[in-house]
Amino acid sequence: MNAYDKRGRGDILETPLRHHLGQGRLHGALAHRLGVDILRGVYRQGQTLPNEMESSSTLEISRSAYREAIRILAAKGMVESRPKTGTRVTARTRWNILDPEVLGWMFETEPSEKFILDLFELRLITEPTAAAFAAQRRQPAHIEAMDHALIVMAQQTLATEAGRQADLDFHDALMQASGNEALASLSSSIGAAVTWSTRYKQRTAALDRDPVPDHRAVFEAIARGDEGDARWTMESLVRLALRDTQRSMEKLS
Amino acid sequence: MNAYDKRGRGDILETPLRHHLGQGRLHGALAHRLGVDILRGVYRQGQTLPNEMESSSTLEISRSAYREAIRILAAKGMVESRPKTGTRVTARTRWNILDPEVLGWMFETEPSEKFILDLFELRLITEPTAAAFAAQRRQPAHIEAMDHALIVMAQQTLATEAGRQADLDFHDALMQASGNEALASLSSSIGAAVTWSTRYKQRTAALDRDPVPDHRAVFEAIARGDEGDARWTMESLVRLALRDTQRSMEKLS
DNA sequence: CATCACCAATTTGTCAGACTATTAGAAAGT
DNA sequence: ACTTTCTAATAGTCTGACAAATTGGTGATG
Repeated sequence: MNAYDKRGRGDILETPLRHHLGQGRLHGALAHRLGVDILRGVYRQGQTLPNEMESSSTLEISRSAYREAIRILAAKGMVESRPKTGTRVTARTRWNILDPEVLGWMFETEPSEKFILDLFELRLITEPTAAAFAAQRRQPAHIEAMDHALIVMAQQTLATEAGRQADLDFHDALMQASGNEALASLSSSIGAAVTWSTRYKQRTAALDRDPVPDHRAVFEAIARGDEGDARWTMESLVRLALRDTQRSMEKLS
Repeated sequence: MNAYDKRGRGDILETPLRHHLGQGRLHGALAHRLGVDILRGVYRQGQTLPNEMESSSTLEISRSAYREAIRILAAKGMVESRPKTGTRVTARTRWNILDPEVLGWMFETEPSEKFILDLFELRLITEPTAAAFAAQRRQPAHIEAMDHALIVMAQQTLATEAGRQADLDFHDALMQASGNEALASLSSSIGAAVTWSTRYKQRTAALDRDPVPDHRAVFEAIARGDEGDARWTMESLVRLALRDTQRSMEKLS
């Protein structure tokens, strides 16, 4: 019997997986779920997952879908498959935690404060220099993108989805403007930290500093090509964000 | 007929893919090949690949193997599949070029000088600070790993595979010692830049500076917990490596 | 004429079941 | 004690079928 038949005829009994992550592709949903479980420590380093036959029958999905999910995880360095041995979780140091999707999974459940601070340190290291590079190498399209993002930020504030997206867009445009492809690809990782910190701040609702002036200062330094000022204003922007986030974390704990 | 039968009975006719990348898993080999082709620009941004039926029959592999290869590429942000539309190459800015595997594919064919310089800029931004952090946070295991790597480097020199590996091990141990998980996961990217620069230097054979003293200086600063000195020695190490690499590139062009 | 609802075709997504390749671990031989 | 050979378990591959999703057109309808 083909399992599609069941659904095609309007079945009521949906498996947990299909129900919980009904939207999207099945292999993607499964990769998501397994990824989160690994990050949470449900499956530990070196541990081997149930074999394909067992897993697919337990989850009530086909072996192919299961295998495609495993390929995704393997591509992100989280698992490793070998005949006879099975599929095992690799050492944590080999996981591509800066992969945008992995970061998303990480934030699915509340990440450790340590990790959030790690991400802020990364911002503190990379973003000021990226801003300095941007001041030297920015192009009209970048300027325009940043300018537009700032306008949206001012109109929408961080309370709306569009406003938060504009914040991300600003940082993304800045990283692109740095003219360094390797640096720019860290943009999504930076973005994760930004998203998380704003979420924290919103929850405590204590410190609602208007973010626009800080951002505008960075923007203007870059626009006029002032390398030193771009670095400095960006550094202080990140430091302020870090301090606010730390305070919010203290309040919540 | 089952294609495995052909091979099982000792066939002589191997398909190009199987022949060229005979070792390893088929899906991995195909992902490798497609990945390299995308990075080289054989398939451009926005371009759609031939559909699954056509591709798998052209390459003489099963649809499943082909699909698993595509899942790998998709996991690295390089392609995107949708029903009816097909599988298309995503915008370059969305590729995870810092993914170790992708970096490997990048170096499969000679990468652009621009990209190598980008990687060095990334090193210059991250490694000195990582060294400074390591000076504060290093643990006995890290010290030992770095010490051991240095000993091997001194014995083997960069002419041997073991020596080059020790160089990578040193930088990896250092990044781990930084105590920042996000930073540490950049280790493999850094490693790629290191590998590439030594390859350049070896080809020109012009400047064979002994790398051990530089590395030892960094090591000792970290071992005694001297944050400022760790940062400084590491910065000058990277600057020297960059200068040598640039000179080598000039000679070759 | 414009707009909206519906239909058809294309492509990926999923399924099922069979067979092969690989390899870790056990067993046998030296 | 060491090496070789076997065995069994597991991922890897293949095939062919059908389902779902999406695009783009086509026709009904205002």
